[in-house]
Amino acid sequence: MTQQLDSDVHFNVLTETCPSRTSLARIANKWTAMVVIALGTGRMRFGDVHTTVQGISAKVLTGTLRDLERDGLVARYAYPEIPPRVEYELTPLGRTLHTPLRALGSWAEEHIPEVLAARETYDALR
Amino acid sequence: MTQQLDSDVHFNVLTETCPSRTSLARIANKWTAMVVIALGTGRMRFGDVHTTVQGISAKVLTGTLRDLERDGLVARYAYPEIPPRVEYELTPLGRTLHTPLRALGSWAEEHIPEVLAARETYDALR
DNA sequence: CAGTATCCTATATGATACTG
DNA sequence: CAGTATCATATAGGATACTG
Repeated sequence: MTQQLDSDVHFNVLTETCPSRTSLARIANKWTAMVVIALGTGRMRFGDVHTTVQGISAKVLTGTLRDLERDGLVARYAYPEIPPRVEYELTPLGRTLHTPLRALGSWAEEHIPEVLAARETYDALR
Repeated sequence: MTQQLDSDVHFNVLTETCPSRTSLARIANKWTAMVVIALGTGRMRFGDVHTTVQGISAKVLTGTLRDLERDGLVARYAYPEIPPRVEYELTPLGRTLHTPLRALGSWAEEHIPEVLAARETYDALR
């Protein structure tokens, strides 16, 4: 029994070589989180996601949705109509990600008073 | 009963004006997530966090820890010794954040095979 | 409508050197 | 050891105009 125990505790995700880290880098992102939270309510058109996730630009939204699609988290349905209609929805895998991301969003909403108070205290001192 | 129901579903965190969004922007970040996950194992010295969170630069680690401290998520203990010793640990509030962030890290580790497979499929087509 | 293309700026991050 | 300072670069993101 030594103090060395800590060195046995390691998370792959903290490791530079584990590919899970590239995944974490993508999902631990504010735009990703907001888009996945928005899509958690169901299948949506591009424009609706754009409206729901306030302040996101079309460029960033397009990129975020593409990345999510590439990682198998979002499915894209394009209808050959004029004007075009494109819908997005979480895949089953994406729904498993929605749970922790929604939890993160809820955390932010629930604890914002404490966070704001902490910031005031901190800023008052320095 | 109309189709308008969806407009009743809104998350503060998706709103440009709600301050909870500034909090989400900070916590939905790869370095924040990794540092909080690392600190989840207990109080650590700066150098140990630096080693545990592989690849983070001292500059980024310093900034991440300061932001977390400012938001009341991490406590900093500096000992006036030579050479200096500084320890960091999650506050009670920080521990409530650790749960969803650790869940996000676990998600990344558990689902990396599916994500990698999805990427291959996607990249093979375009 | 759902993007894309282009240009431009801001922020994040990296590398190196230095200090109490 | 635990940072800070500085410089340089990369990547993210914003604004605008345009198109199938």
